[in-house]
Amino acid sequence: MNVDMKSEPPLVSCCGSVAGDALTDDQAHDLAAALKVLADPVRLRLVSIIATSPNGEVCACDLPDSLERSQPTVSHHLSMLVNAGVLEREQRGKWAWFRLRHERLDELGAVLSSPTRTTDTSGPRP
Amino acid sequence: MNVDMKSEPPLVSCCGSVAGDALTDDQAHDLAAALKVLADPVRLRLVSIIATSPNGEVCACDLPDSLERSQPTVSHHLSMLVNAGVLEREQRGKWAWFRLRHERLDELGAVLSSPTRTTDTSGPRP
DNA sequence: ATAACGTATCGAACAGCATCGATACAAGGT
DNA sequence: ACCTTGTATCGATGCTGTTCGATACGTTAT
Repeated sequence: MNVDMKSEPPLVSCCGSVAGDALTDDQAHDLAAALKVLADPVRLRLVSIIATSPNGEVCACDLPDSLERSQPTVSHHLSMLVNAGVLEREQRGKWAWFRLRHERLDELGAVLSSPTRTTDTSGPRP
Repeated sequence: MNVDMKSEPPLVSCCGSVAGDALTDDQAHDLAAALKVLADPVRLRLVSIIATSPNGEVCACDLPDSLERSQPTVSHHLSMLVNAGVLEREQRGKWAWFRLRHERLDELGAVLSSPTRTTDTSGPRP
């Protein structure tokens, strides 16, 4: 089994981010799994292509060419992103269209940015 | 060769984020490499431990216990994070202390959150 | 100098993952 | 019904990365 990850798991219980109280093993695993999906050149380009698309959506049929990857490979990456909650899939007749799920991307981005404001308020001291 | 990545590469040329004009192959590779460093349970817990530490810093000597990993493994993860620009290393006598580099974490988090505000202004249509 | 301790590097073992060809499934058109 | 075209699954392969024991390097104390 490969691409499962039953839809998006609650990153860090609810809204813990990397700060709060130090991640548990499970929390760290879930978060890492979510980030791992985005930490791939092809998948990043995929997200980028959709983000910069005029309609905010793309047909899967155009992607093998755009990404210079085989159709099975593109299909694999797409389902990884869908399972991670980053992409939304809609079947229109014969074609599959994909859109970004901005909430999810924001959620993931926030988890990285938040630990910034944890301690550190002025400076260590002179 | 393993942990090199000459310090932090300019994520996406300068400040492109995932939006802007669709990532090039090279940009996607750099970004993916940076995210891959954070997309690991042990390294996320590491960052989290430092983030929630009272002084905002930790001694490497405590980490093998906290993370339940061998000393070589912890050392490996630490240098990955340092090379990625996420951690700052300071040698104090016999011990090595580590701190977060918040700018870098923000930078990485922002790259994920930005594509959110790209197209999509109202809605596709009813 | 020598011993003791913290940290980094080396080498090897093992698991995970991206990738593709072949093939199965699905939807429309003829 | 059949063919055509778009998409998903399967199986195999090669690469990457995590992990640890052993060992080398550095710093401090005796």
